Amino acid sequence: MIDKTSPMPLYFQIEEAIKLKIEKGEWVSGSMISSEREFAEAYEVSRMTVRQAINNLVNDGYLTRRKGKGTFVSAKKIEQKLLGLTSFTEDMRSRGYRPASKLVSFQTINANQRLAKVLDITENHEVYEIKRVRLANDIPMAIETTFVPVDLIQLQEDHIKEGSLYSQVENAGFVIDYATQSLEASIAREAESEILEITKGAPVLLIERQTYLTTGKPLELVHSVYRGDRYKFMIDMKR
Amino acid sequence: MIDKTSPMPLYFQIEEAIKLKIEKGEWVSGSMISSEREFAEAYEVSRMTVRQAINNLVNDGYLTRRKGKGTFVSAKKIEQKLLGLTSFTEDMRSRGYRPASKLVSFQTINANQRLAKVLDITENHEVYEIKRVRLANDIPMAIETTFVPVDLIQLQEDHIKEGSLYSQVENAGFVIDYATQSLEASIAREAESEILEITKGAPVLLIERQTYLTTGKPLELVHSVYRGDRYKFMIDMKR
DNA sequence: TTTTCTGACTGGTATAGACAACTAGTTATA
DNA sequence: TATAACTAGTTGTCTATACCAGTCAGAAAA
Repeated sequence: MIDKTSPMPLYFQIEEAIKLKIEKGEWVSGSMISSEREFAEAYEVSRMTVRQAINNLVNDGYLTRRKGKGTFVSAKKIEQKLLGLTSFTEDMRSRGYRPASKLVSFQTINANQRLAKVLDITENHEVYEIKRVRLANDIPMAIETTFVPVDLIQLQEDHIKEGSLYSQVENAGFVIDYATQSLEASIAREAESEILEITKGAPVLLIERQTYLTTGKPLELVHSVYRGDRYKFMIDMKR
Repeated sequence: MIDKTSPMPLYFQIEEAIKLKIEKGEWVSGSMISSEREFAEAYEVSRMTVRQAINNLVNDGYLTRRKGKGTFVSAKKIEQKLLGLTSFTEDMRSRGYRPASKLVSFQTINANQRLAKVLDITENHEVYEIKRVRLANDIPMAIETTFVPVDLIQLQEDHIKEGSLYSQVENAGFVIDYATQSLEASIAREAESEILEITKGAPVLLIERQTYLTTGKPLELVHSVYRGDRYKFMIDMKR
């Protein structure tokens, strides 16, 4: 499986071998892979060489290390990006804006009919409602509301910051399986128009995402309203 | 500068020390930093420990390695993201779409008045005009037109692919200094509406970016037209 | 003068080993 | 029974060394 006479670096060959097993589904999300010493022995290379291969896969998001426990197959890359602030933050940054997020409210509410159906819970079941405003250069760009069933994971207000929902999900031993997303144009309602500082009825982009765990249970419903109105501003990105 | 008794890992301390010098501007973009062996001697650590620090900074985009030459301070992160397909590709991927790009045309044209002014060249001076369609799940999402002065850098049609403009700029020894960007809502003209498969007069988002080199010379003008019309589709991201 | 070679530099790959820090289960102890 | 100590396993950090593979300038040869 590993060709020591090949011009390809050993760590690269090991990397490809591991990646293949993940992509073919032989090693599923959340499962532990062999320890570094086991790989080293199996491939007859040093542990540092195995570490280099694993490091690259960790950087690429294929694997996750846990000190004292082992190395685990990550949830699929795209699913990681879907969670937390990552997508908005990276999106805005890549466009040259300074992204920020402001927590508007954090509370538990009783699920209405639609929420109950989407999250696969009974009506009036408690869910967290996390409402954030996303800013780009201090200008409100979007309202994002996340709904998570209360009995699925314990959340606290001061833990709701960048990336922490996903890490809390991971620490609780849950693994994201897949997500569905919808996107459409709409018009701003009054409450939204106030927060986004646009007139009522102005065009907005509406994005909704549902995320599911490997257990089949829905994890969250994320509802985002992006302002789609006319605006123009110049930014200087001199260092 | 490096505290061997600190509980902080040595490679992390070295990492922070290098990062600080870059951020304070002591080491400017494009300049070479000390060699790995020099660092090892200066900090009295092994070369592998220095490599670990540098590796992390390379992964974070602070440094660039060139075999046989040395390690160099990268252009500022945000400026890297501005170039090539990166921003569109990452943006779309983070939203769960499959991004793609199609080269529509590649030619040299004579600069009109506005182009000449923006690119700081004389009127009728030759510029490359690179026109691409950006697709998400095979649906046209945007038209991107890039203008680069011909005498600044030599481009060939088959080299125009992901990220290659930036790497060609870097290889030619140029360093991006800063960029300005404007964003506004507009309506589709006929030619655009055909490519984007929308009706003429439909709302579009217009983004324009100007990128400048450390020499003060403008590198490029990028003109993007994003479709802003009503659309909705569902995507499944099961692995 | 031009070409070729050589040597000294750079980062890239790989080894073998050591000890630290953490996790989880088992065993000994109060 | 409850707690503490031990133990075997994991990844994390670090060393010292070796050789490979590009790059480039200057010396040697043509």
